[in-house]
Amino acid sequence: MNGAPQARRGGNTRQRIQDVALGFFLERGYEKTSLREVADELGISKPAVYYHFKTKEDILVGLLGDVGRELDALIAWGREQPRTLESKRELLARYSVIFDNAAPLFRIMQQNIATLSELTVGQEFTDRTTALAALLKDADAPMAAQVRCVSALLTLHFGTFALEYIDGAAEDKRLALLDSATELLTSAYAVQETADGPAA
Amino acid sequence: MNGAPQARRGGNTRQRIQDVALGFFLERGYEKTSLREVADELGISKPAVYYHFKTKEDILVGLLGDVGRELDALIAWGREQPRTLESKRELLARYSVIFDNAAPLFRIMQQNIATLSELTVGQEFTDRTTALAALLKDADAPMAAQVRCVSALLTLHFGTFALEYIDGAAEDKRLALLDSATELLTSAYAVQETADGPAA
Amino acid sequence: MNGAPQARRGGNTRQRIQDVALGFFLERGYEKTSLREVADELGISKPAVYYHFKTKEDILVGLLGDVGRELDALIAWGREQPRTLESKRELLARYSVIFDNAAPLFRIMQQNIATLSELTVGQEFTDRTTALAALLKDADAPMAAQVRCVSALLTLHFGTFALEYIDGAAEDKRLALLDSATELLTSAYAVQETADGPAA
Amino acid sequence: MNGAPQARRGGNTRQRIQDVALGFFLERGYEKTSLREVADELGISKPAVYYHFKTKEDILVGLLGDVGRELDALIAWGREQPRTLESKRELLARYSVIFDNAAPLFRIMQQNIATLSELTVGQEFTDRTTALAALLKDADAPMAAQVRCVSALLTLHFGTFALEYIDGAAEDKRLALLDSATELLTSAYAVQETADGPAA
DNA sequence: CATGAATGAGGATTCATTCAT
DNA sequence: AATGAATGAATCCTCATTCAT
Repeated sequence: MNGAPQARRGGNTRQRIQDVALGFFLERGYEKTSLREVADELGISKPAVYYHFKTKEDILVGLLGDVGRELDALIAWGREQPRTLESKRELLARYSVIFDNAAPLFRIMQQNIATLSELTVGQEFTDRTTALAALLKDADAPMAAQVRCVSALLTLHFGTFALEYIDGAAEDKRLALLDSATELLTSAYAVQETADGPAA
Repeated sequence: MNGAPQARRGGNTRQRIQDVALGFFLERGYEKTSLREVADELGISKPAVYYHFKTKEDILVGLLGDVGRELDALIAWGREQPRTLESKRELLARYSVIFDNAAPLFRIMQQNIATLSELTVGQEFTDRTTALAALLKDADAPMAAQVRCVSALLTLHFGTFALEYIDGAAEDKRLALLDSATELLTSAYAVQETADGPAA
Repeated sequence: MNGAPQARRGGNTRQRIQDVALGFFLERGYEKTSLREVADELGISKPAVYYHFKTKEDILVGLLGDVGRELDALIAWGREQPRTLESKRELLARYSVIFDNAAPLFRIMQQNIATLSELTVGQEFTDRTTALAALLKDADAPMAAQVRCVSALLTLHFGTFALEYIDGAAEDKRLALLDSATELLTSAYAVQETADGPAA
Repeated sequence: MNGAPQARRGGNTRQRIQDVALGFFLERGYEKTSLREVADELGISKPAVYYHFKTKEDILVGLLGDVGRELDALIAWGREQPRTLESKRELLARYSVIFDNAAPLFRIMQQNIATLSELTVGQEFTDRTTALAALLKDADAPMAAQVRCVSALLTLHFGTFALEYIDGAAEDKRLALLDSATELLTSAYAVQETADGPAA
């Protein structure tokens, strides 16, 4: 508890494990990453990993903890807003920022859905996405509108991974993507009005 | 000797293996599906599976073969078309049909990217997607336009999986999704003209 | 039973199986040669192989049959001869011819001793070698003499395989090898006389 | 707590695995020895074996390591000597000692050539034997001489295994064998001189 | 003379995890 | 804070062999 780092390595092993695991999960997937590889990469023993994380899933949980909390906060915020186009736009914008900051983590989730869906942590994220979608679409709006709303979310989500293959500054690309997502969202409202009849 | 259940030597084992495997791959992922489970489910022995498929990957290859060929044909068709908005719309429409018909297979691919990317068959599909994206976006168009084109493809792609959570007739939902994708594509051209200067 | 070969392939499949098996046994060993490989190489099915040979071992037995009988004949001949240096020389000479003609088969045996020793056919050849050694050495001769006699046999045996690495005409090499073997044998007698005391 | 049999955590498991493996390799060959058998014999689990040896081949490599190094040293020594009959005799003598001390290992190699030739460790030993043969024979000597030199080596090599079937003290037999090998080597020189013409 | 389909037994290897130290 | 040693369960895959056709 005192100032000086008496542990030789400064006690940052936990962090280093997460870093290495993140890299491997991205490279070869959660399932195909073995804790032996992680330990070897760090030059430590397998039980040393278990000292810091109770299970393999725990490492993933640790990695995803922060984003999870951010998303929860976003959802909480969204639920307090009026269901207007304006606030939905803001929701997309905020999501875009969160997503962009944690892109590698979202990529891990996207690429390991099959596995994650069997883990508690995976189910939680599925729930969060469902909640976000629910905030964007009105369950009683015409189908065409709902589809557009959901598409807006998906565009933001999966588009981020596709941006790598397009030239341009990172932030510019993010904004362009947000733009097209917002456009989809907005068009949902146009569709809706049309369907509701010529809103005098 | 009665109607149905004996089967056994009906020569359809290969097909039955593929069917069961498809179900398991969807349920728990490629990696986590063991050939023992597949064999048990069918009431046959493990080597019987190996008699029909040289490797586990081979089962997947068998499942994906048809769609792969359809996509190849689509790409070939696309390469012969003029690079107009019209033909791009048609490309999206055709892709929508293919995708919809083979949705479970695309879902398997999406949910096992990490694993598939290490398999030949996975790489091939990655290449196909890249090729399709290339047909939709113009490499020298403004970034905003490119992002929209790619988003259109992604909307179609991932949107299909999200449609399950929306009420409505399957075909209606597919068309609605195609609609929003087409809209994104069209808006890419609007953006482009604006950027190109006030097209007198 | 009639003259004309009504079977399309002339009914020589049995021979072709043996030929291919011989090649594989030499290349990768008996154990590591699978009947599937043999069948594939010939473009026939595995059961087709089983039609011609009851078991895998049977193929080997078939291959070794002729040599086995030749060796048996040689041993029988040897047992009828007087135990003189002269007849032992002749024994070596005859063995040299047999060995040379069937070198690949002996090589297979040598390279798969561990496996063959568990097979009946292997045990038989071990017995034959023991019998030959017994014909060459006198159990009550001084040890130095016995060692030389056995060495003579071994020289012939294993030397054949080593000759590949020496330049020269095959027959010349065989004779040179036989020569050194005979020399060893002869020296056994010299040793023996010395040991027996100054044969007045 | 008593004298011997508990052992267990004595840290000698690695050695015990090697010992048991050596026995099995001798008895039934490398290929036909399964790691399950080894584990069972020791009363440990299969993964316990893998904890100590990365692969099955690794066990063999471990067993052969020391002899390999001894042979390398012998070859290095041989290369520094003048190419005289005297030093060749010494080479044979030294080889005889090495071989005798590690006879079981050489036997394993001889009986599993087909398998070993596909393993790195096997190729290394083949190379060593070739190197030794090269030190004994002069590439430009008459063929008869070369054959004799190689035969000398082979006598030593394979003779050792045959000695079991002859009565006598182990060391006496080794010397007798070395004797006949040396004799062959010496006669190579006699042959050579004869061939070279009546050395006035 | 040959095949398609199938099987029981068993191979090497890897993994997440644990325990005593 | 970490290690050496070990395990149970499971993996993919191969083989010799058989049987009905």
